[in-house]
Amino acid sequence: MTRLDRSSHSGGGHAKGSQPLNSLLAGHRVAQPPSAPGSRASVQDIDLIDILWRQDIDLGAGREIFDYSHRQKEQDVDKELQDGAEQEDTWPGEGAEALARNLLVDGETGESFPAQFPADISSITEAVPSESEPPGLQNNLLSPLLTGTESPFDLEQQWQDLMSIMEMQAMEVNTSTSEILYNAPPGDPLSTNYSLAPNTPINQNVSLHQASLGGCSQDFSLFSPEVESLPVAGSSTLLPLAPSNSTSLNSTFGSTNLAGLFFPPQLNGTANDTAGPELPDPLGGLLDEAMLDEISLMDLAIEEGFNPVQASQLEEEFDSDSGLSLDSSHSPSSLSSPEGSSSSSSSSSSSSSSSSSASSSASSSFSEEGAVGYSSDSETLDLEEAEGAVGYQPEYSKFCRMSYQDPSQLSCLPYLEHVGHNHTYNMAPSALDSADLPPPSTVKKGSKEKQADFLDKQMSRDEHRARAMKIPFTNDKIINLPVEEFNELLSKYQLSEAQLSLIRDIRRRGKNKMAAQNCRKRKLDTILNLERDVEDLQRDKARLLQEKVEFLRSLRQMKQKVQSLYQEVFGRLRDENGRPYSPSQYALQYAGDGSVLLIPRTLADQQARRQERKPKDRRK
DNA sequence: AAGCGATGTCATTCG
DNA sequence: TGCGAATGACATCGC
Repeated sequence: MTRLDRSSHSGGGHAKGSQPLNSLLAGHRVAQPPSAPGSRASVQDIDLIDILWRQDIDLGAGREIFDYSHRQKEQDVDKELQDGAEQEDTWPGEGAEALARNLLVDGETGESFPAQFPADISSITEAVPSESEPPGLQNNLLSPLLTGTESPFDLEQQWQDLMSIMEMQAMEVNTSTSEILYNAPPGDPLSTNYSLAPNTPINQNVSLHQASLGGCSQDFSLFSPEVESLPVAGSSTLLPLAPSNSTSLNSTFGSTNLAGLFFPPQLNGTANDTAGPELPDPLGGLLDEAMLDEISLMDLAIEEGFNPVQASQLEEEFDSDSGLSLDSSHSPSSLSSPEGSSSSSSSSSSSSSSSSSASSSASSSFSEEGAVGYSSDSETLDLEEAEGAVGYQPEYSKFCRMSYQDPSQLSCLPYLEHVGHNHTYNMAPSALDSADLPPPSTVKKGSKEKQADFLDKQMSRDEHRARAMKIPFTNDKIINLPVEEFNELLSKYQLSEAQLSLIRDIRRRGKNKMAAQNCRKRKLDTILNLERDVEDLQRDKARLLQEKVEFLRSLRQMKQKVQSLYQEVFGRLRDENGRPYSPSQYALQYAGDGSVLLIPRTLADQQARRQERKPKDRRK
């Protein structure tokens, strides 16, 4: 089958410039009959037999005869074809009768054609407390900062996401945010180029610097007394600066004490260092534990004396440990990535729409421009008219392959694919005619013959059939004319039932062929658009993660400010005798009502530890 | 020779 | 009811 198909088109010719070749072929068939006179049926004879055979079908044989062969196992078809091949061997000695026996049934279409060739088969945003906040609620000093931060449970996962995304996006997402984030001078939040929300809490922090003892309560109210999930045992508040040992403090101060958090290095001295493991992270109690997980290194830097250099070094460690590729994310277009993303989205959608519109326009242009490869001898005029489209050129094939990428070129597809495609697995009469030559081993093909081969290969099966049936108009017309015009065209000619049947089949197949092409293009379009969507979403995710990093950085800066504020406040506190309180014995705690309490250090530590456990318990 | 993408074709569904 | 579009499935080709 395979070999047969290939060979069947090896001698045919068609399409642009094929007219002489057609003549040549016709001449070969008619004007140059085989050596045995009368032993070779002319094309007319073949067609007549074919038509008669088809009329038999039309008169009662029914389509199932087609279908019979169509549904044959390939072996059956092969067998049949081989039979035809065997008969073909005797062809020269027999007449039209033998030719009639050589009729093959198209294995796919059920249409007949003469077999003439051997079948060789192959929250940070809450930093400013709401004034409506109910007083008396005691809270972490910085807990408001943490409201809105996500659950610690998935932070780790999100960091992993971040790392992976950043790595993934390293090549394509140009980010400046990280540069801003990590290269900005520490402690100079205002110098950062934030254009996003992080500005807000940072700017608010400015007021923290204005905190003074006298106004500390008020100033601390900058921190939202918003209650997290901490139990509020009562509204009782300790008197400010009351060095009480009352156990009620435990319940009263469900929140973290400031001392454990903000032990100023200069006040706490070495105690901070030694007590580091025991005492809560100076800021940790203020933060959600998960937040600590994320910025623990930064905190450490802060904890160890607010050395900006160390802090930045630690940040770098943090960065590298977290797998963030700063280099890759430093590129300045990070902030534009959303734009790029959106533009990409829009472009993708526009491209898809354009391609689809191009597709539709291509479809709509079929009937106008489409010129299928077939043209009968009587359609010389048509051929000339449509010559440009009819002619097959290899470039056209490439062009059409590219046309998918370039939807604007899509309009070339319908007829060109038509012409250019080379599904030659079914024999066609003309091809068989041309193939009905002395064995290749004995005759060298001339260049014209090769060209005929090439051109004939471009002819579709239906074109061959149409030619064999002497359909008086082009397949293009058959396929692409509107129904009315098509019927009009049919009425202009007196066509046999066989011809009409073939024409209908050609039309059906041709339409379906284009439909299949369009369908496949749409499918590819859909896939490409989905791929673009995935890329866009990945970019968005990376951008959001970067924003998150910025927020964390902003939070860290706020912590620094709170810490310095704590130091300032604590350092100004004096007892009755006018002596400063020892940071190792006392700590400040922020109450929800805005007041600041001085509590014993031990109590503060207890509360800090309790505070630490809560998230862990919650996590369990 | 097997795998794979491209293409044509058929059958079927749907508007 | 006929027609055409859309699409899944299959076959075939060509690499």
